Amino acid sequence: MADPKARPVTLRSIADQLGLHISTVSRVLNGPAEDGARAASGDTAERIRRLAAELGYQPDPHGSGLRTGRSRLIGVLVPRVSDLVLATIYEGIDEAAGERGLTTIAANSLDDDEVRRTRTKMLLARRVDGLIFGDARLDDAFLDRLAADGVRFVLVNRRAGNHPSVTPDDRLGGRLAAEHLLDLGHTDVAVIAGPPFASTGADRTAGFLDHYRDSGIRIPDARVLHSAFDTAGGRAAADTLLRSPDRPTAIFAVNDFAAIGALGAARDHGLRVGADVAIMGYNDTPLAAELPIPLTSVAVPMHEIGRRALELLTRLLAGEQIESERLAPILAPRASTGAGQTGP
Amino acid sequence: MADPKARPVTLRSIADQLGLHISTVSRVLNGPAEDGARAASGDTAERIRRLAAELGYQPDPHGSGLRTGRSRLIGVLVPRVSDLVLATIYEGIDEAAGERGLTTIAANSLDDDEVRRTRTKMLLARRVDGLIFGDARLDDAFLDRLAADGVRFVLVNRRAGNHPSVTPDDRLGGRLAAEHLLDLGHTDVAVIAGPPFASTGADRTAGFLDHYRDSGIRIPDARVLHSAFDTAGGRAAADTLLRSPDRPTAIFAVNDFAAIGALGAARDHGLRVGADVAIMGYNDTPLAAELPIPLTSVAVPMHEIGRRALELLTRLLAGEQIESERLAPILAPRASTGAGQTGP
DNA sequence: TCCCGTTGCCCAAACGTTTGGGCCAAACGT
DNA sequence: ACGTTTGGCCCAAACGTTTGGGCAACGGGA
Repeated sequence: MADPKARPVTLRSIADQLGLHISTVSRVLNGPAEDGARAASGDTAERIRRLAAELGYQPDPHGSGLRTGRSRLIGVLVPRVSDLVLATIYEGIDEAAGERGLTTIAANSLDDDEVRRTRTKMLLARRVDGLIFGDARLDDAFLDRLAADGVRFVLVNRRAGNHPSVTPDDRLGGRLAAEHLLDLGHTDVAVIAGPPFASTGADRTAGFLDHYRDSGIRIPDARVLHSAFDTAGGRAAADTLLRSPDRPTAIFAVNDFAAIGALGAARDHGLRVGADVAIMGYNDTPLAAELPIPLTSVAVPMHEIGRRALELLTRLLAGEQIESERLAPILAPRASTGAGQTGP
Repeated sequence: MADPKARPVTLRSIADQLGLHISTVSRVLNGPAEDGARAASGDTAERIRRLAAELGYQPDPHGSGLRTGRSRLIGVLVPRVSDLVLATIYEGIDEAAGERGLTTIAANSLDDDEVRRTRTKMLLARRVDGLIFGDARLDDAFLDRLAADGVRFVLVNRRAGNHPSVTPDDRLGGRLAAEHLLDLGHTDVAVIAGPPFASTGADRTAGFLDHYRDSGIRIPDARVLHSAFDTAGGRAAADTLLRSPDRPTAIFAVNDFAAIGALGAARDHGLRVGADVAIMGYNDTPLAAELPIPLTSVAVPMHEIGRRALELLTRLLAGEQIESERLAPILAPRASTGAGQTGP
C-alpha cells in the first residue's frame, strides 16, 4: 500500500523523478481521453502512469478541491441511519457514489428542524458539492430556503413541494395494500398512518383510502391513526384500535416497524394474527419475511431508490435538466394477513 | 444562511473589509485562548468576530487541510450500515465526532476482504486523520499491515490482536446468558455462534461455555453451530438443531437477528417458544422487546461504545497512550426464555 | 535619555492541484 | 527554401489557509 515512512507522494515528486513538469504529470493522470494525447507522448504518458501506480499516487483532495472548488463530497441527511429503511437507501446512494468517485457523508437529523439546520450547515461547511435529503417534510420551508440560496440537492424517499425527488410510488403502494385486504374480504379496516408531515405515510394512506373509496367503501376518519414510524408507535396505535369492541378486522401500517408493534399489540389482546385480525406493513424489510408470523408487506426497491437519487443529483450537478422519479412497489403477501406464500 | 449570489466569504474578504491583514483575522478566529490576545486588540478582535459571524464565515476545509495536513475527517468502516447494531454504534461515533468538530465518513465492507481494502484505500485517499474499524477479524493481517504502515485506527465492537479497541465485554455477556439459562434449569443447551472470524461471536460463545463448564456441565461440540449473523443464518442453524429428536431445550444465539431466525424455525417445528424451547439473543436490539414474543437478550451499550471509540481515537491522534476498553453488558430477561418481565 | 519588553499588527511562504497560455522543434506543404 | 501547423512539453498563477518571523510604536524602568 504505502511505504512505511515515505514522504507523501505528490505530483511534484513524480514529476521530479521523471524529469518532467508537474503540469504534464497532472494532465496525463487526469484526462486520458481528450488531453491525454496533447499532454505528452504515448511513451512519456506510459512512464508517468507506471510510476504513479508504483508509488501508489492518490491526488490530494485538499489540493484539487482548493483549485477546482469542488470537493467530490455528497452530503446525505436522513432521520436516522439506524433506521433500516433509510440505511438501505443510503447504501444504494453510497454504492452509486463510489462508482463515480464520489464520497458520501451521512448525518442524522432525527426529524428535528433544529438538528437539520445545524447538520446541514456542517455539511455545507465541508463544502459538499450537493446534498440528498431523506427527511423532507410535506411543507418544508427549510428546503425552500435552501433551494433559493442556490444549494443543490435532491430528495429521497419522501417528497416535498416540487423539489426533485426519487421516491417509491406510495400512492400506488397504498392502493396495492387496499386491494389485497379487500380481496381477502376486509371491509372494516384501519390505517396506522405514521406522522402527518412525511409524504410516505400520507401518500400511502391516501392511496389506500382512494382504493376503498373507488370500491364504494368509505373508511371513517377515526380509522386513521397517526403515530411514530417505530415499533412503539405502532403498538400504541394498534392498542387503541383493538381495545374497542367494534375493532377493525384488518390493519394497514404504513411501515414495517409500526406493523411489528401492531403484531405485539394483537398478541397482547389475545388475537391470532392472520386469523382473528389481519395486519400488514410496508417496505418489506428483510425482517418481514423472517418473523415468526411472516408479515405481509409492500416491497419497495430501496437500494435502487438510493442509487437513482445519487444519479439524479449528479445530473443536477452537471447542469442537466432533471425530473423526479417514482419507483413501483410490489405486494408481498404473507401469513399475517392470512395469505399464503407468494407463488402459484 | 448564505446570501443568494454572494461570492464565497474568505479570510481575505473579511480582512479587506476591515482593512486588516488576513493573518490577523485567521489568528483571531482560531485560538481565542492563547493567541487571541497576541493577535489583535480586544476591540479589533471583536470587530473581526462580529463581521465573520454576520457574513457566516466558514473556513474552507480545502485551504486549511492543505496547509495543516489534517482533514478533520474520520473514516468508519463497518460490515453494513444497515445492520442495526453497527448503525447504532456509528451514531455514537458520529455524535461524539460532531461535538469535536470532526466529520465521519462511513463505508460498508460487507465483511469481505477485497472490499475492505478498496474502501480503506478510498478513505485514505480522502486523507482521513484516522479510522475506526467495526469489521475486525480475529486474525487480521490487513489491520496488522495497516498499523505497520503507520495508519492510525481503533477497533469497535470486534477486537483483533492487540490493536486498541472498544468492545462489549462479550465473555462476560456470554456468562450472563449461560447463568440465565442454567438458572431456568436448562442443561441441554445449544449455541448459534455466528461466523468464526468475529470476536463477538467467539467471545460470547466462549463465555457461555465457560460458565457451563464451571458449573460442571460440558456442552458437546455438536451443540455449537456457526452461522451468519442474520435472520436467515439463525433460522438455518436452529432448524438443524431442532429437527433432531434429542433437540436442546434452550438455544443461545449470539445476535438478536439470528435469534429471530431461530424463533421462526421453532415455530416451523410447532414448538412454543418460552415453553417448549427457550431462545435468547444478544445485543438487545430495540426490536427484541417489541416482538410478539419478547426476546430475552443481553443489552450492550452500543451507542456508548461508539462514543468511546471516537474518544479513544482522538486521544490516539493527539499522541496519547491509549488502552482498549470493555463495556459491561446487562441481561434483559423476557418471555422467549419463559422469564417474566424484568423487575423485582 | 536610553534600553527593553510588550502590544498589535503585517509579510511571506508553503501546502498540492489545475489550467490558460506559452515556446521550441520537428514535420509538412508548396 | 520558407511559412505554417502540430506535437510535446514547460511556466506561472491561483485557490484559502496557517504560521514563524518580522517591525514599528508605545510604555515603563533605570
